[in-house]
Amino acid sequence: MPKAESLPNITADDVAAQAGVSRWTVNRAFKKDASISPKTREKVMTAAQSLGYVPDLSAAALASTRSNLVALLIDDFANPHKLVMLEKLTRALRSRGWDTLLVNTLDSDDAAPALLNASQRRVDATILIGIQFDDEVLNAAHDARRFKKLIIFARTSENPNTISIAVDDEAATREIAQYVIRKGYQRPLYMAGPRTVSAHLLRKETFAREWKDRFDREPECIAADRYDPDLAASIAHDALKDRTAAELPDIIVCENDALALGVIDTIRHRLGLRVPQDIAVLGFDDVPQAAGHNYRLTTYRQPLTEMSNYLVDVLESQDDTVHDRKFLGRLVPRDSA
Amino acid sequence: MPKAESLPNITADDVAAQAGVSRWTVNRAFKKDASISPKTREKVMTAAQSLGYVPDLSAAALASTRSNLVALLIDDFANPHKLVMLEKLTRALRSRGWDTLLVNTLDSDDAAPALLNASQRRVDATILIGIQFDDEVLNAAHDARRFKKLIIFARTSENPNTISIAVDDEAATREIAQYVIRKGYQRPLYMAGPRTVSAHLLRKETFAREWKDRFDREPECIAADRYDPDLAASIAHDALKDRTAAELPDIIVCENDALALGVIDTIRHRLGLRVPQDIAVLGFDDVPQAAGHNYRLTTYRQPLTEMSNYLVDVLESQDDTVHDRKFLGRLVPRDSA
DNA sequence: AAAAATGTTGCACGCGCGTGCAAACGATGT
DNA sequence: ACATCGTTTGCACGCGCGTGCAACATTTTT
Repeated sequence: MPKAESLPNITADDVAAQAGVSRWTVNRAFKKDASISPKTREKVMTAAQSLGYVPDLSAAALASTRSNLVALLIDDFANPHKLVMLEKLTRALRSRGWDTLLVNTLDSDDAAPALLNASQRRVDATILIGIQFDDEVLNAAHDARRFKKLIIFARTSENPNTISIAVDDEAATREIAQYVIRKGYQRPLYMAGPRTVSAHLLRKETFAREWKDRFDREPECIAADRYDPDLAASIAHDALKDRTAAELPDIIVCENDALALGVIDTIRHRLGLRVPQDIAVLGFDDVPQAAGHNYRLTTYRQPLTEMSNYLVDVLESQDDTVHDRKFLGRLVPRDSA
Repeated sequence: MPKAESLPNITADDVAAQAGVSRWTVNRAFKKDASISPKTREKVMTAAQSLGYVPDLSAAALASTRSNLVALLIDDFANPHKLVMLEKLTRALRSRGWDTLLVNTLDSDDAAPALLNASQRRVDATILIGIQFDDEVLNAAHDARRFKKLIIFARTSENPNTISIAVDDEAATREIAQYVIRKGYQRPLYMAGPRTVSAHLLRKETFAREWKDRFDREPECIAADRYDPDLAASIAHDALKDRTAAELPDIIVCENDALALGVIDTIRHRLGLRVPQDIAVLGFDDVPQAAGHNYRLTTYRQPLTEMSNYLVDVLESQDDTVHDRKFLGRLVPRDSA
């Protein structure tokens, strides 16, 4: 039976009275690099402890220009990789003193309202890890000036108003293409994801270019407009069900693991074929299931921990230099290709 | 190149000046059931729009006793069901005007600090969807009085200081047990999850009781201390690898899908057996992958949308009556059992 | 021992909005 | 036209803490 009774909050004033110092000294005691003598700090901390006082970050945010709060906007919950990203991001953020406001972008028209919603809480930065943020929305957000930093995480963006922290898609895809070529695959099928953000065709285009450079022909391509295993399964099925063995690809290169997992399921359970003997599959992200005994998916691992830590570095930096950065991951060969 | 320049914020005062009314009228215009005439409201809204004004929720939280913010504490990111829960919860919350502070409980000792962290943002409620919250932590949090409402979501809790919104574990497990019995399985193996919270042995105990009532013997049990498919896979493998066919269970009933998926992988790929012909598997939660062609997992679906909406009802209710509520889900029979 | 340098503490003001009440307004009835 | 009632608007005060500077205490230097 939780009570809603509003007993008076304990404020810094209460602690100040008990410790025999001024309120400002109390707040100093809680500030990392404040100028305060060790003994008064300890005196204050003891008093605070006995009263159960903790600084009110909400009031702190109002009084200063910093809130130590970031908004995290996300929309595609079907992609299991998102859970990993949420874990890595919130871990890096919280362990360095940042709180996270999670905003679910409810549908395709909700991007702008979601962005606005975040701004109403005085966030210091807005992190986008969804797919529905196009240039129009981004620019509008930037023009409104309500956003100190707009960070696109794990996705390349060429929008000059944003900071993009992602793997180097070109380098990664080149590595993947080289791997496919080296392993002697002849008839690749590339499965792309949603193309909401222009720059995200990068992977598909890079793969196509590499392939063409080598064999002087375009690889076949199909696309799913969501990173959803079930959707990928259906699309792959539609594309392949009526083909003869000779018409089938020998490898399906997927823009990410969410697609690859669905594709593997379709190959095995709807087409009745084997992976990788009949059709090999290659992914991107290295989701937890990729390593499991069922999929053993060959994929490309992003350095998410490193990327998350860099993101916090960006948050804590003051200067206005562009903070875009591309990371290198690594190909993880398993059994699927 | 996002600028950090702090141009003056647009406040209600600015809008008031432009609309020719007082600041208070401006804020009234943005409040749902405020006493304000339609025409002044429109006048204010027009002015607000032209200036790009939106109320500052951070200041509103400070001034009033409500923040329209809830903290969501989570720790077990290995369980894919958590992503579904995050989606349903944030959707219900945001579509009804609530913001979500996502707090990653970093490790087992971090539960109390995480709770404290949330309280510093003046949240109106704290929702627990992790596993590391034992009675000690819960009671300490409640005693500190910093939490208006402590809600345990999708997990039964008998702690009187919390509000538990969950499926009726007993009814659900009874239904599962009856299904297993009806289908003629003889040698079930029950795989339990972590037992951090006392009440969560409910499923295992209920299953054991039902089985004993029918056959007068205890079913065999094993346990994983995290809801992690990989861990479940290892534990199942260790438990079964040296058995003869006659010693193997004919069905493995798992406390949830996270375990069930790992168990299926082990049965197929490490033991070389078939599901369900050699060993059947039953889960709980109905994660997205359970429906896919690979697993076709028979499982029990929780009414998460309904539960999420009820949670918001609880947030919006004023009275102090206990709001615990148990929901009924339904068994979804597929091919795995 | 005095002066200068350094370290430490106190304070006025404001961040943007909510609360509760009082004043002003408009409509209704006699 | 006047009193009455309900509706709409305005306002003083406070929520808890940061900022920047001034005052004070302590240490170091000469």
